[in-house]
Amino acid sequence: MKKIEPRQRGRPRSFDRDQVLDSAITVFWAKGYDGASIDDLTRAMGIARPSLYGAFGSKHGLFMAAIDRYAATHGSRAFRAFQSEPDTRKAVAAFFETSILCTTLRGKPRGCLIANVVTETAQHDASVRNKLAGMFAETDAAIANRFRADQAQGHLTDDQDTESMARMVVSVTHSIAARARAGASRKELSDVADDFMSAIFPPR
Amino acid sequence: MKKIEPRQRGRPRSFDRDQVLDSAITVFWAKGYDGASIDDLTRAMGIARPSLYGAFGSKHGLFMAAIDRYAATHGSRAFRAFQSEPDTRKAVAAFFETSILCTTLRGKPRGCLIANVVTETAQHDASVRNKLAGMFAETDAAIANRFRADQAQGHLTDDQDTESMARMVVSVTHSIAARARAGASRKELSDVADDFMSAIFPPR
DNA sequence: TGAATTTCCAACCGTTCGGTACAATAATAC
DNA sequence: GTATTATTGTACCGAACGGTTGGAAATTCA
Repeated sequence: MKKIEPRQRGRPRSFDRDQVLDSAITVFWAKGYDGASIDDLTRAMGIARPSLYGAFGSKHGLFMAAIDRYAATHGSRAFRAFQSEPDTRKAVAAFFETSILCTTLRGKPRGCLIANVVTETAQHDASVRNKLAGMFAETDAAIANRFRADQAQGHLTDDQDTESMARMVVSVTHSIAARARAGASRKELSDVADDFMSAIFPPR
Repeated sequence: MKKIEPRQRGRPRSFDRDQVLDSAITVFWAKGYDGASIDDLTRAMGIARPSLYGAFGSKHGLFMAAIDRYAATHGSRAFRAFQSEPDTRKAVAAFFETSILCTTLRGKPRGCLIANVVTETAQHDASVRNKLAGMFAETDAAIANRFRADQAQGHLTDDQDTESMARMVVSVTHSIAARARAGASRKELSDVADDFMSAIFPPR
């Protein structure tokens, strides 16, 4: 059953979906879901209201699409840095460093869209709550898996609790996101990360 | 210059300020600032709109009053538990335990009003931002002071970095608040707290 | 070239928002 | 009792909200 892809008919879209989505992300990130009005969004995205509704269906649909794109770009950067570093300790350090970078990008809102905005809308929106739970569980499990594999290869000692370590690593990013939003500097965030690097990987 | 307190004239207020404030706190806590409409608030508080505006001036004024009362009641419980426990390690454990309790109260919204709601409104409201910064700085300093005093009395060794410890303790509560809001159980939060108790106070 | 299809733009829809005007009510001051 | 002061409930205000309509514009298919 080959799905035939007919050539697109009608007037072509004058904007790039991912590009306007990036603009929408910034608005939601800065103002929250309720705080971002359709006018705010269309102004930032550079498109008119019916184009927004044509492409995303509703404000809620746009928000869900923005979450997905945020997770696929900014949100996963720290985790990708973590995965691509072979040494366990350095991987965690890279995870923290990248989290700090992503929550303090110049020209972008402070903190993390997921931690700061999505968790609020999740309170009274089941579809957002489900998506959020899925993302959290994925990250937790992936980090714990990495630690387990490191332990199997002898890079972590058997007495180290990999699940506990994974929980702590994720927890540190919660504080980084919270502090970043409250206005902490990169230096302050690095201090926090260093504190926990020493605590989680105590010098022998 | 004794301030003369004239007896109250005119029709007396039919509601207790702190009592209706507690109801307002719950609404803001659950729905956020933007998400809480005046109708939501007056319905929960059991008063009419003009009474709200008479007593608090505006939605913003009500929110500021709610923050103050939250900080004076729920928000400071964990810190009070921390201060009233003489043993350093037990004080931190009590701090975490009480944080977990306060962010998972039955019949109340999950998480912490300050961490979850105030930090968002602080983004685009200078008066809230200032209040928030003051509260954060107070807590950080008070915890670090306590550790310094403990160290001076020999309850902490000189090689322990009291500032770093204070930062970590506060950071853990950030994660507790974030996880609680995302729906974590008390057991899960206790696990996180235990992880960090072991990491911050390593068994000798 | 003309029919079909899709997007784009201006204007508009009903609803809900935060906030108020006004008159009735309930207390104190004289 | 009468004047004064403050709170109460109803009803309303303009503005902003999320979302839609209808026709002009731009493209493909025939």
